[in-house]
Formats: sequence, C-alpha cells, structure tokens
Amino acid sequence: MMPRMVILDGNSLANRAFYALPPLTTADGRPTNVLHGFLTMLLRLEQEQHPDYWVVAFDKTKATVRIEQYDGYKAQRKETPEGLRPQFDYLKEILREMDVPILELAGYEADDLIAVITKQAEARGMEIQIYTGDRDAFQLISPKTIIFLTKKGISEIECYDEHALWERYQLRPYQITDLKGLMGDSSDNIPGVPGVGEKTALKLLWEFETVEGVLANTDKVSGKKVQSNLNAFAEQAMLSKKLATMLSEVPLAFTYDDFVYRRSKATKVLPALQKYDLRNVTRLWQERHKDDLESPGESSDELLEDWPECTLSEEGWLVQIEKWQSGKVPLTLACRYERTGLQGGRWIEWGIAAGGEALTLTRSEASQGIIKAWLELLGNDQVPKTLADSKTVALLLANEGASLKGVKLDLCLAAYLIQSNRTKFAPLDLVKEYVPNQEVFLNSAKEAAALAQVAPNFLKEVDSLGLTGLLHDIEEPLSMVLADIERLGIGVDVEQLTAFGEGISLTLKQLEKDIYALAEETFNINSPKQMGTILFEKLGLPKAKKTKTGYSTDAETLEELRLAHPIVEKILDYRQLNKLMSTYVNGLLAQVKDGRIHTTFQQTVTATGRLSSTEPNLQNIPIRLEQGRQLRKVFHPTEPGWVLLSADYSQIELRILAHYSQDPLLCESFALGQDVHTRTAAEVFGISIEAVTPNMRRSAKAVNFGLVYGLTEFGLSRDLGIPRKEAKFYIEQYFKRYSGVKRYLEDVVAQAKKEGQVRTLFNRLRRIPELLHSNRVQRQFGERIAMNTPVQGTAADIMKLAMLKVAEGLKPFRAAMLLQVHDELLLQVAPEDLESVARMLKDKMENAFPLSVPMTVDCKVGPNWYDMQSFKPMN
DNA sequence: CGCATCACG
DNA sequence: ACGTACGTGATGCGC
Repeated sequence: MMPRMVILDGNSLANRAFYALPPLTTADGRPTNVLHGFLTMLLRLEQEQHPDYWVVAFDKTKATVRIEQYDGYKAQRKETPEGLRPQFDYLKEILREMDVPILELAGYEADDLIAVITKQAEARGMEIQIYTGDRDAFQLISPKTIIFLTKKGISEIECYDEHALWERYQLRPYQITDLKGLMGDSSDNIPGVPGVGEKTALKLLWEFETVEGVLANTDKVSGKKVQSNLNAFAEQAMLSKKLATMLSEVPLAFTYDDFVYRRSKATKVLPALQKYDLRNVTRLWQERHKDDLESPGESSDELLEDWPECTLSEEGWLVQIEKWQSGKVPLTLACRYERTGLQGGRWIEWGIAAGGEALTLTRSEASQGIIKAWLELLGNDQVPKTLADSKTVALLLANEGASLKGVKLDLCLAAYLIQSNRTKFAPLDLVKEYVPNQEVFLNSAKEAAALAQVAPNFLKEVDSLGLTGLLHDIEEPLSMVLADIERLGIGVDVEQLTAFGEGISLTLKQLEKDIYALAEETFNINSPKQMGTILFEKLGLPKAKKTKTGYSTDAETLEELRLAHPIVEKILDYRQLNKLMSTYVNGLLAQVKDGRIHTTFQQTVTATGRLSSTEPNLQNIPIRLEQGRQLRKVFHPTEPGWVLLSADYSQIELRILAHYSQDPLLCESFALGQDVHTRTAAEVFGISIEAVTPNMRRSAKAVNFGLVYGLTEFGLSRDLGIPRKEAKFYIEQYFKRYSGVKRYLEDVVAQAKKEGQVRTLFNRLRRIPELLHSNRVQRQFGERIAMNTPVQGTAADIMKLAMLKVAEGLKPFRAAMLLQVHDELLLQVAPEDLESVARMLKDKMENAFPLSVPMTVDCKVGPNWYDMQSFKPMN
C-alpha cells in the first residue's frame, strides 16, 4: 500500500475556524475557538485516515516573494483580527506537544510549502491528502493527491479528486490558476478581470481552456462588456494567473523523517490542552488513545455489489447494442460529459448497467459505427432507460442531432419528490442515500451499476409515498418539454439592450457625482456598510429603525428618509438603475449567443414544486416599474415575423384556496366572475360592491395576498403601512365573513402538525420539520409554510400539467413555448396560427385540471415582451 | 461564504 | 417580549 501523507494548511484552517466558531475563551479570557476547531479536525482525521506522514504548514510572511511581483498583492488584506493572532502561537505550542510536525519558511506562504511537499511526495510514490479551506489548492489535485476542503466553517469536509473537480467545475486541476486569473480573488486581492465572476470565467475556460486561450480569442467571446474588459485587462489577467500559481520552486530542505507520524505521550499533551481549557478536545484525545489497541478495521453498512465489468470488441458492441434494441433489458445509464462554451456540451463516456453487467462506452475509443448504433438506441422509445438528470442528457444529445427517448425513471426527479428540501442530486449523493459508505466512483460503469442497484429503492419509496403518478405522468415528461424550451431559447435584441445600457450608464455617472457632492466625499455606493456610515453618522439622518449587522439602508428605510436629505432620493435612483445595469443589462448581455438567451429551468430546487430559472433567471425580468419594464422590449420571437403570445392564470392561488376551503363566499365570487378583491372589500367593510373605494380594494387585495402566505397582523400592517390594530381588525372581519377559509387554514395546520408534512392536490409532498422546532418563531414559520405550500404547490402542479397538454397541442402548429413564469406561459406563434394556438392554449390551461371554481386565463399578443395587447380568441 | 439588497410570481 | 408575511436567483461587499 502507498504511504499516506497528510498536509494541513494551518493558516487557512485557522482562519476558517476563527470565523466559523463562536468566540470561545479560557476562564481568563484568552481566545480559543481556533484551537478547538483545528484540533477537533486534526484528531478526527488522525483516526479516520491513519497518516503515515503528516505536517501542518504555516505562513511566515515578513515580505513574501509575491509582493515583488505585484504591489497590490494582499495589500487590501485586513490585519489579522485581534482574537486570532495569539491563537497561532497557542496552536503551535500544542502541536509541538502532540509531536505534529510544523513547517514554515520566512518569506513564503503555507500554499507554496504545500505545493513543494506535494510534488516531492508524489515523486516518492505517496498518496497525499491536503486539508484546507482554500480552493486554490485544487491546482495540486492529481491521481495521487486529493484535496479535503472544509465547508461551512470547518464542520463539513468535501473531498475532491480529479473526477470530483470535474463534476463540480468541468475543469482540470491545472486550469484552477486560469480560473483565478480571470475571476480574481478579493481575499488575496488578486484583481482578475473586472466583470468576470466565477460563472463567466468557467464558461470562458470551457471554451478556450486557459487564460492565454481566452485572451487569444477575445473576438469570439459573447458579451460586449466582457469582451472589452478582457482586452483592456489582458495583462492583469496574466499577472493574476501568476499570482494564483503556487510556487513549487521553493528552497526547502527537509527529510521525510521530519514528517513521520508519531504517537505522543499523554503526559505531555494533556497539560497543554488543559492550559487552554480545551475540555472537548481533551476528551476526544483520551478516547482516541484509549482504543489504540482495538482493531480499527470495523465497518460497514450495506455494500454495493461489484457488478462484473465487461469490455467488448467492435463486433461485440454492435451485437450487444443490437440485442438491447429489442427493449427487453432495461438500461441504467451514467453520462459523463464536458461543457463547451455557453450552451453546448459533449458526452465523453457512457456507463451502462444492464442485465447484471456494467460497461463503459468511451467516445474517443468507439468507432463511428458503434456510436451511430448507440445513438439510435438512445433515441429508441421502446428501450426502457433509467438515468439521473435526463434533461441535461437530452440537451447534450440534441446538440449533436440525437435524442433521448424511453426514459422510464429519472432518479433526480424521484429523489426530489421524495425529499423536496434536498439540494444534492449528483449520482454519488443519490447512491449514498441507500449505501452510506459509498466512496468516489472510479469509472462510469461503476456509477451506472450503483445507480441501477439503488433505483428500485427509489421506486419503492416514491410508490409508498403516493408519488408515482406525479413522477411518471408529470415531472418526467415535463423535463423533456423543458429541454425543448431551453434549447430553443428566446430572441434578444443585443443592440437595443446595449443602447438601453448606455443610456442608464450616463444617468448613473451623473447620480454618482451628485451623491459624492452631497456626501462631500467619495465612497462605495454599493456598500451598505459605507452607505450607513455616510447617512447616519456623517449626515446625521434620523437613525434607522432597523439594524442587524449595522444600519439598514434598504429601499423601505430610505423611502421614509426621502425628505430628510436630498441625497436619499439620488441613492434610491442610483440603486434602481444600478440594479438594471448590473443584473439585467450586463448580466443578460453576457448570456446572449447568436441573438438568443437560453435559460436553464431547474426542476428540483423549490420546496413547493415550482420551477426556477437560472443562468440567467428569466422569471424575474422587471415589470412593476416602468423604467425596468422597458427592458422587456428587447425580448422577441426567434423567428422573424412571428409574434409573442402570453397567457396567464388569473388569481390561480385564490381559486385554489376557494377549491380547498369550499368557502361559499369565495366560491360564489369566482363563479360569478366578480373582481375578487372588490368583493372581499365589500365583505370586510360590510358595504355594497358599488361602494368600495380604490383604497378599500387595495386593503382587501393585501389581505388576499396575505392569506396565501399565512396571514399575520405584522405582515399586513407593514404591507399597507397601517397600525397593527387596524390590520388585526381587517383580519378579524375577513375571517368572520369567510369562515370557510378560516376553518380550512386551521385544519391544514392541524393536520400538518399531526403528520409533519403537507401535500398538494396532486399529492406532492413537503415535509415541515419547522413545525416541531422548539423555537416558537420557527414553529410559526412552519405553520405559514403549511398554509402556503398546498396552495402555491397546487398552482405549480396545475401549470406543469397544462404545459404538458400545451406541448402536445402545439404539435400541428407553427408555434413554440419560450418561457414559464409561474402563472404565465410565453409562446411564439406564426401569425397565421395565432387564433388557433391562442384558443388551444387558453383551453388547455383553463381545463388542465378543473376545480370547483372556474379557471380563467388571459391572453396577450405583441411583437416583443413589452408591447403586449389583450387578445381574446374566439370560441 | 454569508449577508444585504432587489428583481419576479 | 419576541419577530414574522410564501417561493425564488443575481449581484456586490467584506468577514
């Protein structure tokens, strides 16, 4: 067995521990939280990893070599905080007593020492584990070197080998310095390229591999701003890359004897631990050394069977694929792929588990004939397939003109329905669900075999929770509809968007000037902290009512100070425009490719069953304020001459509430087609519908909104800007008149408490652990979730079902879906099909799932997403 | 990496 | 006396 070397990045881990843990101290007030965190981790890894060699590396930065390279390097870095500085000495003192080797070298950082030791240890044939909180270390990953990255402070550790790094970033280890070179690192004051964050940097590297590659191809980069910044800051990017590169040419003389793992004597260690009141660490240390004599080789829970892995000849593959075409053997697939550029991607390898055997099909090794046969198999609806994240795979295949059909089970969607709160859906996470000790997959075949083995467990669980219908009849087919939507994209007018941004830019510059003039100094307007200091200390505005980590400077607070000082209005304007500029103009421009934007719809994110939209988010394009609403002008059909057609559900959530509660008044209101807010006002104020004033309607509308969220006096009073008492009165009046709603909400909460979960009309499940929380605030939060989720979730279910029906209904027409925004669908249609498509659309949506009150859907048509006019199809 | 802010339903 | 409306995602700051 290879000897194992464990290297710890002392500075990085100490920093993590310092910020992550509460400020523990000894009885006489010396800070010790770092000691506690660091040593707990050290003892844990000592027991779990059994190092043969180990060492902790520390910075010793009198004048680092890097300062010669770049004056600004780490210049911004704050002084080591008061509470942290002394702990380094305490820590080293204890480590010495524990016989844990320490390494530091004047002028060098821990990073560099780690790089040197790693390189040399690799050459000596060792296996290396590096513990750090710093992603920089990813550049050292190799077949022999694994990074253990601390998360959430230091309590959680994620391990990264080459494969895990690829899964996470689709980058090779050597590209990590390129990543830093582009995106920079504010904590090390590595500048990077302005306007390039992680997401942009990754996309650039997927396409052009290295900083050099990116810089040589700036003309091909999409996004004007990014392009110009890359040109302007090319040198800075190269320098940043250099700064991010760990130096392995360090004059460091050591022998491995220095790092040999030794057991230390209790007589030495215990006093040192006690000196710093480290009771927990002491206890752990004693436990560790007590069971020295016991055998460490215990384990384990369930194990995966090792499915025999087969390799096939050219002829063998063709025969095998042909056999599978019959559809008699279900396949479980694991797809490894790379991402190229903004959208695309390209499969590299398939893991195939079928009939108790596992195989790997590698693109670079397969003949054209095999690939052709394989793609045909993937597109064969009659061959049943199980995989994880079929939408991504379908998109990948679509890029090369192939398709994915016959998906009988998508494990990600199954896992999501079982646990709508979960966040991790990687194959390894899915497998761990049932095989806790599963380590990293070594190859695709093993991954597929593992998925095949856990799949029945998922199906069983889905079934026992009553989620089978939702999975197979809604979520899985929907994922294929979403794939089509994403692939098509939506048309975006880049010139118009750029011009819009230029206009904003000018105003923004002027506002910036005005603000500095009124403040009589320059400061970072984007920093709430600095803004608070200026407003409330320098200018002496009335102290904000809200404080959390400082002064609150949000729009609501500033709105009240509008008249107190002319700067406030300028700031509000600045904020609004800056938002438009950074998130929408620049953000969207960076995502345009060939005149289109392709969002990604996330189907396993929300706890309620809604979709979400990312990279970019097209579900939050401005509409409420006119200035932002103008942005919608740049969205248009992808086909020239076609028009946009939108359809949105009217009051879908209140209608669902009516259906659930069967409240006579609410149901009647919808049955008669009344304006529901006006009717509510009439009931709450005890007057006729004709007597309702606009203000009364506004109040009633807020009550109706609140109902869906889990009404509170506080929320309503804040929303309407009225006293709590008045809000309380409204609520009481409402529930007096709408007693059915009251009863329903009480019942839903009561049942949720009993079961610890709620369900939608379609049986979608959300567990609510908050209901059992000891904290009252948390419990009440749980109650509001219980009231909201069935309503919001059922609306999401109905919309999903409608999308399936609409997708089917669109087939005969020249039309396509472009976006879903929760209660709205946006389509594009050839003018000659407009009438028929609108009629079909309205019909499918309104009748997707008939409730005891009617559903109504309003259609609009226009050349772009701004200029939309009401359109009523004839029946 | 968490917080603050703000865009949407 | 506390501290709150439900569900999201992107950006920028600073610990």
